[in-house]
Parts: sequence; structure tokens; C-alpha cells
Amino acid sequence: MSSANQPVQGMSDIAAPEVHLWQRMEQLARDVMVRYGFEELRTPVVEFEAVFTRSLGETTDVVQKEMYVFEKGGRRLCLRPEGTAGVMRYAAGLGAAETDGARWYYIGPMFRSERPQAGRKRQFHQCGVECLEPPSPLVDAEILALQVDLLRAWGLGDCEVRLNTRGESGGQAQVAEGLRAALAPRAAELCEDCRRRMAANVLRVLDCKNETCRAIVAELPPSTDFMSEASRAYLQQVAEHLDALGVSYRLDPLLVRGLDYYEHTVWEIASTALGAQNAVAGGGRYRMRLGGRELVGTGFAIGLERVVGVLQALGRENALQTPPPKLVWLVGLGDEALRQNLALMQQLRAAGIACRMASGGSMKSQMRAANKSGAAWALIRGDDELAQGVAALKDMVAGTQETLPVDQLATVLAARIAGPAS
RNA sequence: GUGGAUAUAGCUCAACUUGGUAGAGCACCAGAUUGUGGUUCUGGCUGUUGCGGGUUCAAAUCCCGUUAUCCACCCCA
Repeated sequence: MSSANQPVQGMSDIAAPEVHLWQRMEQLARDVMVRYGFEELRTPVVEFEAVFTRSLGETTDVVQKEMYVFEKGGRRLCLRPEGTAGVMRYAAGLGAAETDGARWYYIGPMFRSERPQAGRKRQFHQCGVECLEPPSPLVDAEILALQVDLLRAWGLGDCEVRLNTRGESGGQAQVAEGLRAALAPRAAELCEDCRRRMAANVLRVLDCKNETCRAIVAELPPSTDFMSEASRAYLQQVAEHLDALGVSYRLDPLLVRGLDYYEHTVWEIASTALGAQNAVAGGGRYRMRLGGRELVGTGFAIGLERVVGVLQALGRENALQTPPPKLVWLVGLGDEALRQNLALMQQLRAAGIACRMASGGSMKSQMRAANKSGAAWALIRGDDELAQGVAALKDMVAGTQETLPVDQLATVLAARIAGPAS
């Protein structure tokens, strides 16, 4: 294969039959989110760079090295690396009356310039929600319940939810300090990465994969010890609401979320069916300041490529496939029949019937094309049929054939498509 | 950004170790007494061996570079 016809590194074409799975997933997602009172919000793929640098955190890897940034007309622009900041940029331009109680969802492509690997594309797709109701453990629990509901609709009702808190935003510096102090005596034993993380982002030490680091982390006091009583109580209430909602979860004090805007409730849903990139979805409560307004909300994002990956790994993708529409393939023998078939095809389409035809060729080759396309029927006309005002309708599965008047075709076919499976 | 593996027909792969200008299956196209697909039989088409350079009389094969893919680190959904 030549490099000229490949897509850009880390970006993929999604074609049939897999694209049918995507369409179905998106349809189910919209159905579920609408039931929870969410409206779709479509924000641009291109945003000002500052929208993300200010909200995700200047020091996060996403901002520092993964964004596609470019300059146009003297403005620093970028391709969105995630969905929340763009939604909040939109919200910041509204009045409080419009953002209070807002519930938005989005589905679309995101871009991060990372090295591609299993479950990690440079253009990937997320489905997420943002809820701007007044902060409450009840809202957090409801949003998590929505996410679990959505995964269940896709056939992933058995994923494990890990839940944790980052504490109120005012106390996060204390948490970092506390952890740093607790780690300090054993800093020399930590891996090279973790020694760097101690200064840059202590929380990341908690989910290091290195064995000796994990052993050290296991002996640390839980990070909630460094939080306020109110922060611990908030988490406790979220847990109680989740119990009431029937959502199962596991409290995991080592769960870390990467972006700076999170506060209080955070969660993540992973699947062992995936490789190293096993996080399927994540979410939490956040606070960010944009355009002079401070916005608080709860939201989540789901990586659609990863959901597809889990479904395929577990062999569940077929459960979401819907049967393709029944297709009628028009076969014409001779130029006049082809011409009249073209007009007939448009009449049938106008009646809601899916139709195709070949531009010519022998009857054999046209029938072969009909078969290859998976057409349910072949509709055959030659000079004899034209003269009599009829058409031969062949059932491609049963192999049976009958002759019908042309003016009855639309009603007969429509009835058979709607009726019981043939 | 770092590391490992890989790159041959539309697809899955063989030939590479022991250099001698590529082959199979599937797919595709066409026929099997001139109006019927899917099965069968017969025949046919397909490649600047990812790209660039080097060694050699000769490179898919050996060497260097480069690009891409896969996997892992890192990070995240």
C-alpha cells in the first residue's frame, strides 16, 4: 500500500461494517441521554488555545505536549483535546439564568498528538455530558448512574466503577503537601518517573505501575486523611446516593484523574478486556474559570474507540448490529430497459424503498452485482416486460420468481419490507 | 517524546536464514449452446516487494536512513 492513500498517523477511517456499530451506539447514547434530560450541544472542533490551557492546567501533559496547536490570523488556535472546556467556554458566554441547571451532551472527535497504540488514536471520539446544576452529591451520583446506564445500553453493564474524591479545590494543595511529606522518607526507593512526579504531580505516584512504588504507596495514609471533614462527608453522601440508585462501585483511594479542573467526586471505568489503555470512561465534578465566570459542574466522557474495542474483545458487537434495510436491485436488459429502470428506481425510492442498479452489463453480471450487494430482491425487465407493462421480481434468498404489473410494484414491495420477515 | 516488533497483489500470507529481477489461497473479471446470482468447472487480471540510499556482476533477501503500522513506556477516554 502506498503512503499517499493512508490517513494521517493515528487517524482512522471508519467504514462499513464497523461504522454501523458506531451509528447504533450513537443512536442508543442519544436515547439514554435524552431520558436524563440532556440536550445536545455541538461546539467547534477548533478553539482558542487558551480555552484549554487555562482550564485543564498549564502543567498537564495534554496541554504541554499533546495539543494540535496552530496560528491563524495572529490567533493561537488548537484542535480540541477534550470536550468539557469547549462546553464551558460556551456556558461562560451565557447569563447565569441560562446556565443554571443546564444539561448538555456531546458526541464528536477529539485530537491528541500522542504516539498511537492499542486504544489510543490521535483523532478519537468521545461521548460526554456536562451538568451545571448546583453542586450536590446527589447530582454527582445521578450523572454516574447515567454513565453506567449508557454503558449498559451498549452491552457493557458489567464494568467496574472506581470512585474517589479529590477533595474541595481549596484543599488540594494540602493534600499534595501531605502526600509529599509522607513519601519523602522513601523517595530514594521510588522509580525515576515517580521522583519526578513528586514535584510535578504527586497524585500520579499513586497509580504508578512499578512494583516497588506500589508497595510504598500501599503503606501511605489515604489521601482523604489530608482533606477537610466536609470533603470526606461529600464523598460519603455520593456513595450513599449511589447505593440508593443501585449503582455498584468500588471506593479506590488510589484513583487519580489527570486534569486539574476536578474537585470532589471523581470516577473511572476500566475494562480488563483492553490492553494498556484500559480506561473506557471517566468523569467527575469540576470547577473552572473562563471569561470572567467561574463554573462548577459534573460531567463524564466515554472513549468510543475503547468501547468498540471492549465490545469486539468480548464478542458482543453483533448484539448491537441492526439488520440492513432490504434492498431492491433493478436489472435491465438493453438500453431502453435501463433507461426506464432509472425512472422506476426513483419512483420506488420516493415510496421509501431502497434501490440500486448497475449501469449496464450482461444479465449475469447484473445478477452477480445484485447478489454481492446482499439485495433481497432482483427486479428484472427486458423488452418483453416493457411491452407488457410488467416486471419479474425474484426473491434472492428463496430463488423464487413472479411477474407483477409495474404499477403495483411499490405497494407490493413496501408491504413485504414492512411485513413479517420473508 | 522513548523503546521493541513489523512493512511483499485489493485481503491473509509464502519466498529472506544459505542474494540469481516474486508465488499461493481468498477476492475480482470472463466463459460453460446467446434472459437469471449464490455452488461447481475452465480461463484471465493484479505488484516500481513502504520510500530513499549503500554493498554486489546481481537485492524482496545483506547494511544504513526514512515513513507508516502494531505493541509497550509515558499519558489519558
